Amino acid sequence: MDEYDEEDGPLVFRRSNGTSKQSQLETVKHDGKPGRQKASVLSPNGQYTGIENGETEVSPVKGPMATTSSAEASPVKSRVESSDQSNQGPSGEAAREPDSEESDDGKPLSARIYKENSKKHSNGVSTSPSDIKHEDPDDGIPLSSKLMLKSTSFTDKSLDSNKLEHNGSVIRDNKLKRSSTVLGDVGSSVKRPKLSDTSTSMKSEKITMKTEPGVDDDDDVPISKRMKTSSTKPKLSGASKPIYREQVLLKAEAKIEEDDDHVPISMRMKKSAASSKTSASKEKVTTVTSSFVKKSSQNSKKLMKKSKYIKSSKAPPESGEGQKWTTLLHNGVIFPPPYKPHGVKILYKGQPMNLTPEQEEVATMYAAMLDTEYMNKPKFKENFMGDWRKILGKKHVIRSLEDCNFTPIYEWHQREKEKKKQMSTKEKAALKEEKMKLEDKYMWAVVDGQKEKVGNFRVEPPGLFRGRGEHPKMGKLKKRIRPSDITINIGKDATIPECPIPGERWKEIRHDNTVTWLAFWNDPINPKEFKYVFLAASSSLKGQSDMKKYNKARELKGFIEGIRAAYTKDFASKDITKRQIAVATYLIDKLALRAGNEKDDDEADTVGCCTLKVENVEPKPPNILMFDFLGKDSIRYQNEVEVELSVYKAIQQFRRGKRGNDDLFDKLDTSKLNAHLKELMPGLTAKVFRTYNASITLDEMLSKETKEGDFAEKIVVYQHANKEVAIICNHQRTVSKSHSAQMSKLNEKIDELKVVVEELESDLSRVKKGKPPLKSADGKPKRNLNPEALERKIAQTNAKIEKMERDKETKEDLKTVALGTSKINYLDPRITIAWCKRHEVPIEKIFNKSLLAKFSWAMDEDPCFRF
DNA sequence: CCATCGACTTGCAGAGATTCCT
DNA sequence: AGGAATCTCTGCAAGTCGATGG
Repeated sequence: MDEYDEEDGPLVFRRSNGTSKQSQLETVKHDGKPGRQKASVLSPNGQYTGIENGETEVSPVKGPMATTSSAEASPVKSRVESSDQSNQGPSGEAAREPDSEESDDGKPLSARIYKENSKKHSNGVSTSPSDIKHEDPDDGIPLSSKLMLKSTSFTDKSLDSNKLEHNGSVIRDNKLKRSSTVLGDVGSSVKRPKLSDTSTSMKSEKITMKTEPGVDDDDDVPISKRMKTSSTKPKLSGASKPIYREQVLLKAEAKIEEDDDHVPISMRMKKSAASSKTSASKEKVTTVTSSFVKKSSQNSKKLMKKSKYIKSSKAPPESGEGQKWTTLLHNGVIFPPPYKPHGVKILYKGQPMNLTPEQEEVATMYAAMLDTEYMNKPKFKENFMGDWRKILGKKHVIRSLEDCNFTPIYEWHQREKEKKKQMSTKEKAALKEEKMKLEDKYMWAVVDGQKEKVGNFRVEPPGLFRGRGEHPKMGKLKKRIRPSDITINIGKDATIPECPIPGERWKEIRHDNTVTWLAFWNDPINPKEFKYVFLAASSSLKGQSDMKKYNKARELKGFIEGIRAAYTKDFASKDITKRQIAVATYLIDKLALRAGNEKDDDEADTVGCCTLKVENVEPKPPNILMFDFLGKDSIRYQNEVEVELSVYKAIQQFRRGKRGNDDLFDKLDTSKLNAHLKELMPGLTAKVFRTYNASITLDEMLSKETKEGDFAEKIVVYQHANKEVAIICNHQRTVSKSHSAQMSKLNEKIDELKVVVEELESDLSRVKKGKPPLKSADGKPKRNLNPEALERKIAQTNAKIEKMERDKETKEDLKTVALGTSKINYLDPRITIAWCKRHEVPIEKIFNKSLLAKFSWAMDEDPCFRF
């Protein structure tokens, strides 16, 4: 099965790191990071426009509307550019560029996707509004994915959108026949034994909270039962890595299973079923990820036959309403070490200052942030100073931050960091080992007899609050959390964890089995809020609710047609509340906006759908809406969308007589909206649309675009679909500091290769004329190659150049797109798993170790699964 | 109905680990 | 071997949404 060798098939997709979130409102965040200076600029009409300043553009062609990713796809341009409104494609979305700068960089992701799609419809394929009505028979397909549907498939070899332009029309007719492949109830089966049913409760008696790392004992049995094997080929870490139990096990197993590593899942499944012997020996070497393949074999079979796993995502049968667990054991939380004073003094008006350890600790927090963007935020400094002065005391000489010089501490801190970096591998390993020992016992909980990983067992250390965007509380001191701040939740019969700090005690012990948290404390910044300790994502409890979420989203598929019909009807309702609900639902469906809860004044000023302000949505005739607002995490959402005329008119009317800062949907909030959605489908809320649209887009793109070919090509298809989803959801990342350097490096290399080609060509013509090749640059004579060899070399080099050009484009294209978030939170893993099985793509090419663990509940999904 | 509480999911950045390239 | 590029994992902030109680 060498074709799946790790070594080959370098993914075409290369991640570039981000540093510059050009689509964030630069005017808001003066964070001047190197990558960020491509500020969004307020254009004359008050629009923010992302303008890339000085970044080398990569597009070979720069038509006014050319994007980096599809610079050559031009036929569409004419349609798009003159009117500044590009048709979004079949579903009626329209993206237009606020400015016709040469790249997409300043554009919202969502605009980019539309644009790309519209490009795909080039060659005169109609994407006029008439052809993108909602009544479109595609109903049931999310608007956003209709785009995809109709957008063309791209050729296997490339992600380049500029290769897409030629086949736009065909796809239109290839309406999805989704239902045809949907399996009856595959979706609802969970294969992993869940919670406390007979087997596990039986087990639980044996389980104790062992703390010795890696000791293989009964602790592992439940796990190995449900996760028999690893199908993963984890990129195993070196010995220096913190090795906690699972990793140890993974390693061991990776060895054992090596042969499987490159075997397609589908094959492995057979294999595993056939070889229960081997897995018996593996029983002890369990891994987090193992449920994928072999679960169906041997003892898990036993377990499952007896309905060992839960069919629905409901709580275990014996549990009452809302019961989450029956027995729960854990060891509480671990605290950060106490502060160690360093004695380095800050200067106040040039004079060294003596500070108490407490004062010094806070000063050090600040000093460590001297090289961050927070230093440019007056609010940060003000808040910091306010809290620090409380610790300095009223009469302290230090009064003004301006007169403080933290450089000595800053430099000390840098030196410490450097020291750490310079440590030998051995020293580092030793340090890790030690930390491991200390933490091992906190790492695990036992829930209904199943050993599960705990997510965040470390109590947050004190520090300065780093709010995102323009958070009013940035810079405030986040005080140290003590045991007396912490409430523990644990099983009634469990031993109460010992308080790790001598002489102190927990605030409270609860035995609440209707919740999943193991501990919580009040957020020191906002005491009304809580910080919880939960189980890790790989836990059964989390897995169940994850599955529930995706099943809910799938359920929406059956309702979406009706829902769309309903809101379309209500666009013109006499009842203004109804109309607002309809339009809001439309936006949530079409643009995957978040619900938008109300926010307090002491939070950053961001919005979602229900909290959109008048100024966030500018109508532009004839039927374009220009969105521009800061969403979650103060990420800028900027998009121009062609909407149905009735929506356009409704928005205009909602805006009438209001000021810019007034609520666009004044009759609406999330609870009303969700209450309405629940009438349309049980359990439906706004966020379900995001999951639905993301997952169905992936499903459809995968099924449409996957071609025959090696798995590397298929992975490119996957990345492409993943990217579209990320764009729909507006998942962004900052551009890495080194991005432009990397790009120019790539360019240089390409240029070099081009020179090589030229040389080869001249040699070739000389050789053909019977002359010897010219001497090379260093003056040495070249080997006298025959014409065939030269031609081969030329072809090779050209291929290399092409590949690099593609890499470059992909890199540029993805520099602001974060693929991970959707993979973790929005894409039903069963889509991916089934697709991998169908196409013999090793799942570990798509899911890393933690995702494999997180999605263990989905691993033996039927290959026919469709979302 | 509304405000607040409470629990849980989603999201980005940065640190650390691993792989790639020379 | 060593540094850069890339990937993974952790940390913790910031959302969503149901429940509660007045």
